[in-house]
Amino acid sequence: MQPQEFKSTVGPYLGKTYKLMNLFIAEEIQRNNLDITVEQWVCLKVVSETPTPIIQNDLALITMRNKASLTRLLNTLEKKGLIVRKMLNNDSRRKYVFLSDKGKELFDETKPIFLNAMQKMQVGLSNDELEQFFITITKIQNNIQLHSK
Amino acid sequence: MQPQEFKSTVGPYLGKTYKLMNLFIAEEIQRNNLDITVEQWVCLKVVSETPTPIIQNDLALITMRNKASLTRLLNTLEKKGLIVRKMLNNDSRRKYVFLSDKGKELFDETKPIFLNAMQKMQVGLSNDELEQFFITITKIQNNIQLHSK
DNA sequence: TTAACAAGGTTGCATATGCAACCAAAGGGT
DNA sequence: ACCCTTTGGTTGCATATGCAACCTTGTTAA
Repeated sequence: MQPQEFKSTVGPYLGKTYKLMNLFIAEEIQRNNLDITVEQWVCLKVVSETPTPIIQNDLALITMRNKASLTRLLNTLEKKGLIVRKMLNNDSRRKYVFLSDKGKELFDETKPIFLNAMQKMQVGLSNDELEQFFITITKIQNNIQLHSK
Repeated sequence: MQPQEFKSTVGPYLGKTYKLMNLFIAEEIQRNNLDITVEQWVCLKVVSETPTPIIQNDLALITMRNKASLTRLLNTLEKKGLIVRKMLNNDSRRKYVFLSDKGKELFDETKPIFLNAMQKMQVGLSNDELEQFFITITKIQNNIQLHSK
């Protein structure tokens, strides 16, 4: 049975919350005088936390953007001197992404700021409530992936 | 107390779900051969559902984008012939936004598609679960707005 | 009345994004 | 060895977005 109105669906809630979150984090970044965007930071994070060297294609998959978009995001990160692209082994198609020293430094410096922003977003939510939220939102993700592609 | 890892925070869940949703809806739109984007459609929706004529500034607030971005979004909607900008009364600063006949038609035609997409996203969620989800996500929104600005 | 301020909208600049087309390199089968 | 397919990355084109600066038009205070 189809919902009758959008107000009672998850879409608008997700859209509004996502936008609020992104603006909020951008504010926190600016408040700390940091020269980075949320999207750039998430890429640094994934590269930083992946134990083995990662190629652009996989980074695009993990960060949920297409490879064209990732190419350009990495271009700006490279221009800023935060990452380096390297070829390894014999496969000259694959470009592996590494944090530069400057990139590592920036990531370590900014991580507490992002964690703090997350903490502020979930003030007053009990562990149970948070757990239930994760369960429900995971169901939504699975539903989308089931109906997608 | 600050969370130790991002995996246990709402941010990544919200980010991933939002991206999945947007891609999914874009797919549904394309599957139906419609020439519109999610963002454009949401604007049509708000204009359509607001009982009194609405000006750009208010539309920007409601749709959660800044007025510069809205200006350009409306430009493309106007180019497509889906909306019209009009001045009313005596205040020549305010531009009121209306759906054209073509806009109304497109909106009526596409509404079921969007509702259907929403329905697919929340398959298997009971009313109680949905209600709890809305409660929690509203708390998160309030937290952000409290710490924001 | 006039000068300062506020409100509404647009534009320049920068980033982010998807799709489709493309190129280069590697793999696989004959 | 050679063709065909797959994989990985880049580029052109279009949309979307935020910020800051700007212009125009009302509004308000002195």
